[in-house]
Amino acid sequence: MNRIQATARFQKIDNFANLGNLYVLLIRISSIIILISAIIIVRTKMKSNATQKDVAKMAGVSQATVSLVLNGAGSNSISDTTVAKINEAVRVLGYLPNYMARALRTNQTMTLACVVPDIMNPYYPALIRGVQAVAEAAGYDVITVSTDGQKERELHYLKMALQGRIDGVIGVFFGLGIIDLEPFIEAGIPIVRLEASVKRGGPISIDDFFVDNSQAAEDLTSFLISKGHSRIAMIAGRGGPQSVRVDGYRKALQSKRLKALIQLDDAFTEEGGARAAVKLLDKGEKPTAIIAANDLMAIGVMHALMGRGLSIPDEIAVAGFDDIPAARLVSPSLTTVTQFQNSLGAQAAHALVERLNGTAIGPGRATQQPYRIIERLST
Amino acid sequence: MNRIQATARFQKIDNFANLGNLYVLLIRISSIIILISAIIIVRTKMKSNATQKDVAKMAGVSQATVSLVLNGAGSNSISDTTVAKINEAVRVLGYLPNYMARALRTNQTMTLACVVPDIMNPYYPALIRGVQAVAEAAGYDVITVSTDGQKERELHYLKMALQGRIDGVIGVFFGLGIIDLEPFIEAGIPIVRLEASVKRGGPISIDDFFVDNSQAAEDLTSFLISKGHSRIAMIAGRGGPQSVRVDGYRKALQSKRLKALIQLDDAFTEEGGARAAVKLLDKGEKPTAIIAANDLMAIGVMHALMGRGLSIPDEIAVAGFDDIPAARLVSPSLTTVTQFQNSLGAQAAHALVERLNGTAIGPGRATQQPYRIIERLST
DNA sequence: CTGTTAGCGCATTCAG
DNA sequence: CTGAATGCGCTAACAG
Repeated sequence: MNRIQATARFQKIDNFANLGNLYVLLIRISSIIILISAIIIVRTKMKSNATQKDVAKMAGVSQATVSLVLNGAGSNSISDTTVAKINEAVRVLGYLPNYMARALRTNQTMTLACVVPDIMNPYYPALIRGVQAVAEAAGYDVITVSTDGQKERELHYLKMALQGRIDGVIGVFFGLGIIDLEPFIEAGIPIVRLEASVKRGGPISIDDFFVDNSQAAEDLTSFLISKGHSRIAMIAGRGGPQSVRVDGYRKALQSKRLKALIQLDDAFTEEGGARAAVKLLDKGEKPTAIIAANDLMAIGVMHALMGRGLSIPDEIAVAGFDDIPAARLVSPSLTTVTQFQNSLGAQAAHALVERLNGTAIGPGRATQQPYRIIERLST
Repeated sequence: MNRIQATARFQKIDNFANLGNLYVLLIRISSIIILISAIIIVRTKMKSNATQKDVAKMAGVSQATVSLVLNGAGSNSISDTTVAKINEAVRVLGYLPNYMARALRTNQTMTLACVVPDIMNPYYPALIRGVQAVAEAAGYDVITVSTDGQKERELHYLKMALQGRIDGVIGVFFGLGIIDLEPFIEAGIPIVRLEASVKRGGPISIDDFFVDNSQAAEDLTSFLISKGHSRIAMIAGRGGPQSVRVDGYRKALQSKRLKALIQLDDAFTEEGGARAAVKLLDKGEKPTAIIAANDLMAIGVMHALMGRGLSIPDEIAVAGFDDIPAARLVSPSLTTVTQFQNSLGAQAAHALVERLNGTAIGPGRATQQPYRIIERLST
């Protein structure tokens, strides 16, 4: 078509212009040729690995025999010479099994998904690390994904399992409830959840690992009371594990007949914490201690207080949750509650692997995990 | 066999004992039966998704037609009624394409690997986030992996590509050089590297994104000199981008004829930084400013100095590299050099996607990325 | 002990 | 416009 147009024009225009046209034409053609050849080169190079067939040919045996030897199945039933020949061929050819073909056949991918709300939140890397350690030891690879706590994205990654891309899921789900998860379990996808409040095992075989955040908050509050504080405020975001922590805080105060003083903010970030603290102070409230629903917010609170020239912990003590790495690094260092994320991740992975290899069957198990208050200089 | 043994014993022993044996036998048999049935249940549930064949059957067309419709290929060449019937069947059956089968056929996984030394190091999450954003927009999923900077593990993930598990790799490689990487490029695996020193594009089509860390260190040092410091020490770990930064520091001092004062430690962590700082002080050196090769070490230095009762920045100023989240949070907040990790990751992902879809071909491109000194209260 | 056979689910010619 | 046929690379019976 291009060429026809060009030819048509060719006949109408004078020689000089023709030269220009010809030039343009040549450029076009040659660029197309370059593109095509490049594509050919790329295609030619693409993933050109030796297959079992190649190995079989070189070793002078059938492809099936190669498969048998490589999978070690019936290892006693194949002659040493054959095995040797095959191994040699594998070595020479640099044979690597094609993952997709194997997965298609066996219906196993040997990979797990670790679904977290936000990889940028310093709480999660430690968790992920724990998962990876156990999973890899069991021969599974881990793919880590951030969902921003959006239900839609959480579902996306669960669907990957349904498409046969992953064998199981470990997740911190903000948007999805057990009702949403059930279809996946029904379809045979093992799921392990990490939760922030007490769970009981149910008929659906989802395993839960939970930290009793309500109790933790209660303990932390009681700890502050025991240090002599009586006006203790709480600052929290909305959603996630925050509300559970607020509940615990409330309980502790009630049992001592102290008044709750709660300031919420939309974001559970440093900025959110600072904002809430300012709002609290501006209301004329003058607590002697502030508990923030996570460390990020607690650090924000600290900054806000320092900005007002208030000394920590002398005038106002501050405590948080999560024991993120920065908690140790701020000044004064932050009193907080650790959930042993690393171990939590490891246990979750362990449970998932058990489901996967059939060691564990039956209804869902709920396992409580420990927490601990870490007292530092901010209280 | 078990049964035969039991039967044999049955004849020898008195009735009472026999009862016991029988009991054991029954227990064994029943437990085996339970196990088997459980396995059957599990197997039955396993990934039982509708296939194109099912859809075809329901829609009364052939599997090939289903594939055509679903892939939108020749969308104009299929009757609307057929398309409608197929879509309806897809909906009813909840059909999801089998990822493995598709990947096997097309030789594409639409998955990228993002290989970093340590996901726990706060420098990387932002990078990963950048990669994920771009990759997902282009239809790729990202699998993130930590290598601990070990050559062996870096290779492991590269081999995943050779096995057809991933289409391309974005990586921060500590152990692997271009020589190690070349075979993978030869095999058609696009690789994008993130580097800490100046690179030039080479014949091998590996794309490099680098930040000139030497220049950054030189600038940071000059910045301190301009603030009136003349006795500036540097604390660094061994390996990684650290040595490049030391070089830049040296250069800046030389140009002003100032003496370099370097204290190394094996670990580029907070502890390493604190250790090095103590060693420096114990030597009787009294610098007016200390540059640490990364923020983690810088924070360690700050702690060590505070431990000695030295005030920051009045007696000794401190600066670091990376702008990890904690840099902003410590007191005094830490002056550091940001590398815009998020954007760095995004660009790298963009380049990889270009290679993948053939938009970019030819030799490796090296692209310089910006950095910026962020002045805070520690200097 | 080894080879033959039969798909896994899908994309893609090639005929009708 | 649609269906039949083929094969990606591999595993797993099943025969010899």
